[in-house]
Amino acid sequence: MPELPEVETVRRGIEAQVVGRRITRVEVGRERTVRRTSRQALIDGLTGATLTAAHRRGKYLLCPLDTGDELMVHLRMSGRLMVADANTERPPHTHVVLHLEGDPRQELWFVDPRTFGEMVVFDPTNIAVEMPELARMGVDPITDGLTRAQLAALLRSRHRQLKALLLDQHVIAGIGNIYCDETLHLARVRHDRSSDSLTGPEITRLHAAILSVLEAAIEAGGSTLADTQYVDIEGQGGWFQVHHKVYDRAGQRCLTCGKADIQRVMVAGRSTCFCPRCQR
DNA sequence: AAACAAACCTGTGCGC
DNA sequence: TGCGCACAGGTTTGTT
Repeated sequence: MPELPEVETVRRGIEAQVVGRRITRVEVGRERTVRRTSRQALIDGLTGATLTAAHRRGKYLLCPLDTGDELMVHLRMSGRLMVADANTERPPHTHVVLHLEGDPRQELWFVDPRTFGEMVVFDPTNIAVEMPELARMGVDPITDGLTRAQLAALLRSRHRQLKALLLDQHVIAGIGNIYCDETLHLARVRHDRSSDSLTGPEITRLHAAILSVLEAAIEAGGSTLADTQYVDIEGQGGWFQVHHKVYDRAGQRCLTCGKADIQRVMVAGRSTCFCPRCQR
């Protein structure tokens, strides 16, 4: 579910509501959520600790602790982080609960029906061994800043379907299926173009589209789809979905040209929506 | 190197 | 109403 804008919205919520509050107790239900280490490792790593900051790289949430360790959270497809008053009824699939110091007493919940998400406390001085994928992560368009020249180099040094490249977290980190399709539409480029075939003007449009789609989606608090699965840390949905031009609009008239219908095909194993008239 | 399928899980929506 | 199947915001692994 969550892509860069949704994770960024969650990060801001963690920064505002959780950073600086000591964790007094930790509960871990499903061990699968902490599979990288163990239930006991997460409990030992977080009990008595305080998050000192909340960072994001791609879809990874990274929170340094006052112990010197670092907390990593990845929401994958269906993960959610929520802050709620203690003694509130927890939703189904609440796998981890962090009890936070303060008045009123509150809890941070990790809720994840499909259990693809994970939480882990790791030692940042040993990052290459404990979190190897972080070292291999591509440039984050927002956190790192992505220049047009950088993008041009990434595109031209490979011969890959554009959509597959944009979704590859080792190349560019943070774009998922929704924002990929929306970005390609705004840039007026087809998903099945080869990355090294883009002209200068097309690269310029793609670069601008990546940044403007992600920034607008962050501004809107992300996208909450019909299943209302994605919500921010206070349980509020985002509203960028009202600006979707192609995602989940197969068969409907294109909002940009008003003349063609949005088509849906499978690309790189993902459903892909595009306008055959606007995108070339 | 790149494309593709399958795997990891659970829930929902659709056609019959 | 009930059943079975396809599919879902992500990522890794293994195979062509």
